[in-house]
Amino acid sequence: LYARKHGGQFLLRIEDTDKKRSTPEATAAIIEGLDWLGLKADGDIVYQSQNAEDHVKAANDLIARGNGYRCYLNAEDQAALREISKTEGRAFRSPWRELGASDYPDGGDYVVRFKVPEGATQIDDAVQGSVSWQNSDFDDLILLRADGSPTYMLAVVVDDHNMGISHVIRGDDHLINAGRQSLIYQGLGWDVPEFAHVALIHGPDGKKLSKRHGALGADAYRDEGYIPDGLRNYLMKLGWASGDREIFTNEEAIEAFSLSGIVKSPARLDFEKMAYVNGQHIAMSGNDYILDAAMPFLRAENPDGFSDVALARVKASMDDLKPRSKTLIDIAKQAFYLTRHRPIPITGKAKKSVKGDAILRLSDLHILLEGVKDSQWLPEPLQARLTEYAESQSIGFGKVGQPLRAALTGGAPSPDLAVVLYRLGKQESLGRLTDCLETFK
RNA sequence: GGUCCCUUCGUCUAUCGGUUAGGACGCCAGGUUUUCAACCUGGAAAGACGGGUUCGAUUCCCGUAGGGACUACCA
Repeated sequence: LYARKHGGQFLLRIEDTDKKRSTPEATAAIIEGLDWLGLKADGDIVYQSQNAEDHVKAANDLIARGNGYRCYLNAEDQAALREISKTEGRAFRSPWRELGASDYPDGGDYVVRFKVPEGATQIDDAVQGSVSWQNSDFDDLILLRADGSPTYMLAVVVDDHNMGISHVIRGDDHLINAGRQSLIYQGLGWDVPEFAHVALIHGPDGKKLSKRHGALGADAYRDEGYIPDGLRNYLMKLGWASGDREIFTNEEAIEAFSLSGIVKSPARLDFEKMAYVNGQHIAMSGNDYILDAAMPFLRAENPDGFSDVALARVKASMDDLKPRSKTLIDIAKQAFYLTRHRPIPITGKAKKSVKGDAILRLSDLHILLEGVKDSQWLPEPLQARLTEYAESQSIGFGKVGQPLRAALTGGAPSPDLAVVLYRLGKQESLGRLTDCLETFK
């Protein structure tokens, strides 16, 4: 949003400096997730591992400038020293930090470490404000591993610089890294970018987000029936506020967004509100788009499939369906009365309403409705007929509506009866009535 | 443990020293009513605690408590 608002670019870089952890599947999932969410990166995707040469060059530059050094410590010695520094409550320093190139042995494995300078480091974060640390609290972290490969801490700095990144907007978990990294920028003689560290999201119970809580890929939300606009809106609003406004289109979000509205503390996920926001977006979206997005859910709700005629009914009913649904799953459930095959089973509470006198009434209604001209098969005239009938029998509308609804929908959620009749069409409506009369007469 | 950060209704948040502390989700009640929703109206609901500073603190400062992030040859 920030990039869009300010005419900047949103670049995607896969930070795959750890060969063990970055798999093609994992990166594919990230790219697909962003894509589905509608977060399209500008330009080509950059793979950090392909810039290793630049990273090594930068590490050597750091050594040349006296801001880095080779460390020949083996694993055990290093672990022991780290242990000591930890118990003494200070940061890790290698004995090699004060030695020069002339002291380096001919062979042997070494890593390249950053030589943390004296003093203090301060960053001016767009969200967190001014944050500072004593440099003595920072480890002399590793820039190049023993195998010569760069670590994340070096690679981000070099890549961000080379890619011309002006604003680093990321999770709060990187706040301390902003301190470390600004030291590396300075050690390289580069300008430090703007930082903005956004608080992490917590689970509904306030604890760290876990898989069980919703730390899921975008595909999981897609499968729950969320649409990208809805999910984006909810996520944007989580930890960010712009007055009392809750629902934003993408354009409105870009217009309204600013880093200063971001809250510093972590926010909890609230699936109720997520669904509400999603429902608002479903109602705002185009019929064709929602129908298309809902297709997998319609199929899931109707394992036996549904006819083209039924699909046409759903398509025509989108305006009724959308405001009744918070998710695409709801769309499928609300459309169930339209898609199910005859004869429809009448179950649950609905079954009780098709007994005794109700059958006589349904029989009357069948005759009545059969006489309605096709040109009059519209919600208002149909409603008028039904009301008239109830009045002519001197009974409440409930006595008419309940059995009729049972016969037409089998008890599935459905809109006003006149609308149900209209959406189902004369032929299907009469057919369902006939089925019901034959079953319960 | 150490370093850094955070703390307003159940939840997300507004408030930038003086407000009946506002909005949204959820909840409750009422309306509508032919199912399920949706919708409309109304309602309950908050400044973690303790000290200061100030004529006046939710707001500024300190402490306590609670929460979070980090603490790798991970990113």
